[in-house]
Amino acid sequence: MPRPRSLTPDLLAKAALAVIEREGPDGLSMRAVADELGMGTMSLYRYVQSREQLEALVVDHVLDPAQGGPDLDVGRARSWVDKATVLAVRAHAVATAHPAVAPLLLSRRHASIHSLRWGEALLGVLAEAGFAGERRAVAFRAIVAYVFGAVQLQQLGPLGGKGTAMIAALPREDFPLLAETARSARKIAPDAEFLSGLRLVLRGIAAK
Amino acid sequence: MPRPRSLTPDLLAKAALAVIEREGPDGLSMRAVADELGMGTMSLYRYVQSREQLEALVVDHVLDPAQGGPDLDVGRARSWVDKATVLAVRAHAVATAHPAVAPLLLSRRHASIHSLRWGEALLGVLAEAGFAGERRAVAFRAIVAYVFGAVQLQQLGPLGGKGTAMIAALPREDFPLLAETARSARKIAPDAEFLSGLRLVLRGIAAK
DNA sequence: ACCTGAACACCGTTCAAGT
DNA sequence: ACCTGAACACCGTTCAAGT
Repeated sequence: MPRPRSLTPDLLAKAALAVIEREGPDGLSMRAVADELGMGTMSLYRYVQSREQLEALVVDHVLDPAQGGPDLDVGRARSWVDKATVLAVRAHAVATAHPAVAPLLLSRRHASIHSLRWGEALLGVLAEAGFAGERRAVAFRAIVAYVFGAVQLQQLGPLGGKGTAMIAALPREDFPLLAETARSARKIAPDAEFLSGLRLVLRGIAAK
Repeated sequence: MPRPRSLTPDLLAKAALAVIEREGPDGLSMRAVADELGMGTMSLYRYVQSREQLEALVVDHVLDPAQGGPDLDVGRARSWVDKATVLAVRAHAVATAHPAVAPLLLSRRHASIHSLRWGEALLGVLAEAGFAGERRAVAFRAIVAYVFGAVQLQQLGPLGGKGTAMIAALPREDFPLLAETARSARKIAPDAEFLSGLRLVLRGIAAK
C-alpha cells in the first residue's frame, strides 16, 4: 500500500511563505522550510525538483486569486483605461502586501500560471479596446514594464528600504534635485504614487 | 615601508566583470574573482568589505561614463522629450550591452554614484521643462520604473531568455493573445520595442 | 512509497598567522 | 602593511539506506 503523501504543493508554499515573512527573503532555504514543516531536508525533494521550483510554488500561491492574489474580473470598470488600471493596481497590491516576497515575484513570475492569466486578461482589455499587432504588444509590455519596475523601485525606494539612507545622506549641493524629489516623494503614499504614474502611462497609450 | 597596494577598485571591478561575462551572473564569487586575479580569496577583503560592496564596484564601473557607461550630456537634443529619450536609451543600452550584469544593475544601481548622477540629469531635464514638486516626482519615477522594468522584462523576455520556451509551449487555446503577442514581439527588435514603449510613456507625461 | 542522514561541492566571512 | 590558509557556519543537491 502506498503511504499517502503528507504534503500538498499548497502546504509547501505556505511553509516557505511563513519562512520568508519571518526571516526575510534571504532566510529562505530548503533546510529552513523543512524545519518549518518538521521534516528532514531531503523530504522536500519528494514534492519539488529544486529550490527554483519551490520558489515558483511560492509565487504561484501568492498570485492565486483563490488565495488573495489578483482577481481578473474587471466587470464593473467602464473604459479600457479603467479596466487596465484595475488589473495593474491589483498586481501592484499583491507585491505591496508581501514585500518580502516581492524579489521572488520579480524573478519568477513568468513561471506562474496565474501570472500568465493576468497577462492574458490585460491583453484582452487592450484587444477589446481595438489594439492589435505590434501596437498591442508595445502597449502591453509598456504597462507590464511600468508595473514591475514600480514594484522594484518600491523595494529600494524612498520609503521602504535601502535607498532612503543613501539619498538622505546625499551631498545636497551635488544632487539638489534628487534631494528635493526624495523629500517630495516622502509626502506621497506609495499607492497613490503608483496610481499617478500608471495614469501617465495609460494616457500615453490612449493618446492618438 | 608600506608595501604598495597591488589592486585598485577599477582592477577589482574588471576582474569581477570578467568572471561574470565568462561564467554568468551566478558564477560570481569571492573565490572566483580571487582566482581571476591570482590572489588568495581573503586578499580581496583588503579592498572591499563584503561581496555586496564588490557588486557595487561592478555596477559603478559599468555605469561610469569614462568606461562606456551612459554619457549624461544631452546638449544636442532639442525638446525635453528628446533629452529624456537620450538619457533613457543610454541607460537601457548599458544593460543590453552587459546582459549578464543586468541583474546586478537592477539590484544595486542605487548604491552607484553614477546612477545617482543619471537620475539627477533626468530630473534636470524635467525641471527645465517646467515640472516641479509632486508632478516632477511622479514623472521621474514613472520613467525610471519603465526603464528598469523594461530591462527586467528583457531578461526573461520573449527574445533573451527563460520566458521563451515557456510561452512557446503555452496551450494555445488557453492563452491565445499571449501566444499571438509572443509572435508579434519576436518580429520587433528589443531596442525598437524599448523606444516605442518609452515614447508612449513620455507622451503621457507631456500630455496636458 | 515515502522519508531521511551522511556526504559532496560549494558559499561568505572571521581569525590568527605568515612575510 | 599587505597577503593568506585554515576553519566556521552556512548553502543546494546526490546517494544509499531506513521504515
